[in-house]
Amino acid sequence: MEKGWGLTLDSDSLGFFLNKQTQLPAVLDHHHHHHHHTATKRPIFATVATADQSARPSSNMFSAVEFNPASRLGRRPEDHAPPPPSDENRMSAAVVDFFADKNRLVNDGDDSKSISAINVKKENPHADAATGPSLDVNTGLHLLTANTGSDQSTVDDGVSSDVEDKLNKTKVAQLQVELQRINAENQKLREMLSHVTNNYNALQMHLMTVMQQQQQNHRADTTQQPQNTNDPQEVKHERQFLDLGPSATAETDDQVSNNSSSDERTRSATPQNNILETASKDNYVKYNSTTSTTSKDVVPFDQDQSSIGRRIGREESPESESHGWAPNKVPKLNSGGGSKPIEQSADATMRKARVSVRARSEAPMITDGCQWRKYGQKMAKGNPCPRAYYRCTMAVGCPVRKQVQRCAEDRTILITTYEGNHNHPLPPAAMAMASTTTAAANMLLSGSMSSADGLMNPNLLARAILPCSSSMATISASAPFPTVTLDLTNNPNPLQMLRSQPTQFQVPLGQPQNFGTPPPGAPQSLPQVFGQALYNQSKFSGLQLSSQENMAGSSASQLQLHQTQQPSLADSVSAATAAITADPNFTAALAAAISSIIGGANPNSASAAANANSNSNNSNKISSFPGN
DNA sequence: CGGCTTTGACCTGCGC
DNA sequence: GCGCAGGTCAAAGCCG
Repeated sequence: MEKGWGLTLDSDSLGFFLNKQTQLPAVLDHHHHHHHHTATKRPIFATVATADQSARPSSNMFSAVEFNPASRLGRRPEDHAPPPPSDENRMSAAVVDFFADKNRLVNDGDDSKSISAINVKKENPHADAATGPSLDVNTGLHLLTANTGSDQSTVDDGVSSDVEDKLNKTKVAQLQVELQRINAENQKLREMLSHVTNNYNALQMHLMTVMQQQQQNHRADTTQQPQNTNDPQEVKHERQFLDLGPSATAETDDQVSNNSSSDERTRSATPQNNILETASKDNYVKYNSTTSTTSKDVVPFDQDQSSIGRRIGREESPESESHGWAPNKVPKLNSGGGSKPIEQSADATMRKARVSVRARSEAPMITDGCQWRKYGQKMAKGNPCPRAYYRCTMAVGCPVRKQVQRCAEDRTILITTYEGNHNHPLPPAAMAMASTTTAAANMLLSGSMSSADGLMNPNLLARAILPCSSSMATISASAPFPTVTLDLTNNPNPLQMLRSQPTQFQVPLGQPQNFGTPPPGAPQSLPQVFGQALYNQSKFSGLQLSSQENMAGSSASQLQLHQTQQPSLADSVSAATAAITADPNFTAALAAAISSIIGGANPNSASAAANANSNSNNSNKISSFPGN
């Protein structure tokens, strides 16, 4: 059980570590991402770009696109027009060093290819050798010992181009072999790192769960009837806490089920739910015990989709039915037989935690890396803008749903509310957000507890990351709608604040206090990192994050450098956040990841809940798309 | 033709 | 019990 719990946590901690896993590959295997944030990745390949610059003008023999992973970046003139500060290059080297010097070797190898090709073409290797970049790169080209001689002979003997081609092909083949070997080794290192970090996160989550259980037990002890309290509100609250943990993330889910008495969990009451949970556990175990079979664009998260689909059917995903988006469907399922009134009512009122993301966007719907299918749209009371309902279609039976609605007060603000846990691999764009959303989920856990019992065990990640979410992170722990609202508008609407539920409280958005110890001279705090991510994202998604613009100068490579220096929890988050920085679909991915870890947010608390004036009927008329 | 959107109908919870 | 509001379903239509 413990093992299973840890495994599930592993999958959850994907949010952090899949970032690591995906980010570097995403850079090395540049062809996976169509939307690159060059500002983020540029430093990594600064040295490479320099070499390419010298090579490109004369070399068409070896396509940079084919061999140089950084070609997409290095090709940009603005990236290397002025020789970048040496610090940046050094930084990139350090970044590459994070996993292994092999990476640098790979990059150098790419450079070498171009350079050597140029040398052959120009038949003037000495001239190239005289150049700074060539010298720098060639120093690391001991891989090409066989080619060195061939180059020399080529120049000296004036061999025909055919011979040169053969020689170069040989070099290329050698480099490719070396590259493959290095990539494999790098992959192993990354997996190891991911595993270690996952375990760390699992322990942390486990600790949280234990503390929650202790808290609950303490509360139960205070009452005469621990299991059957007469206070419905109390029941509701406890269930909320219980489910918050599990539902916060897939791994937490299993974790609680494994560590705590599962009989207290309402959603495991029905056989179907049990089957589902079992399936979920199996899937998590499978993920941890097997290597990814998914494409490189998909985070390795092996889920037996087919089995799930067979069990739950298309529309009867356990998440949505038992504790998913639509609470009103719960009684439907449980309506069969003599159900337990208390648990049923608790299920009816207890709703999964949600995460809402408020962001300024002109787009009808922010891109979050997931595929959604619209299944409904309604006019919400108090908001002239219709609310659209989407369902994740990346996998059959994925219970994740989201609502998209524009803020009534500010139409430029798009409120995206997520709920449910993805049962399928998430694209890096979404997984990059998982780290932040993990923090949101943890924060929600802490917040919900703190709302009732005082701040207990404030989560480090949450406190570290949520403050980064620009302007505001609001938690509404009021039953039955535990909610985390991430306000990325950086312009908290006073009206919204006034509309906040009484039990809502603002999370202090200051500097993280318990978030590891940044290295001396750390250039960026996590809020800064997050701000950078927001800034970067704003460039792509049109989000208006004006206050984050001062973060434009921050460098993701710096963050990774920290990671290499201090592999701690803080570094993990830092790396994850750095990965977020590289994600052009930041905001949406954030929300998607949030949904993957905890249930989404309460859109009502974010926008329209407190609108007292009801100027809309309940008709299903669709006047306009919520994004318009 | 498959996937997606549209949209009226339907279901459920809740307040009065 | 009734009406309201939120959420979902599913047939029809659209689109690439």
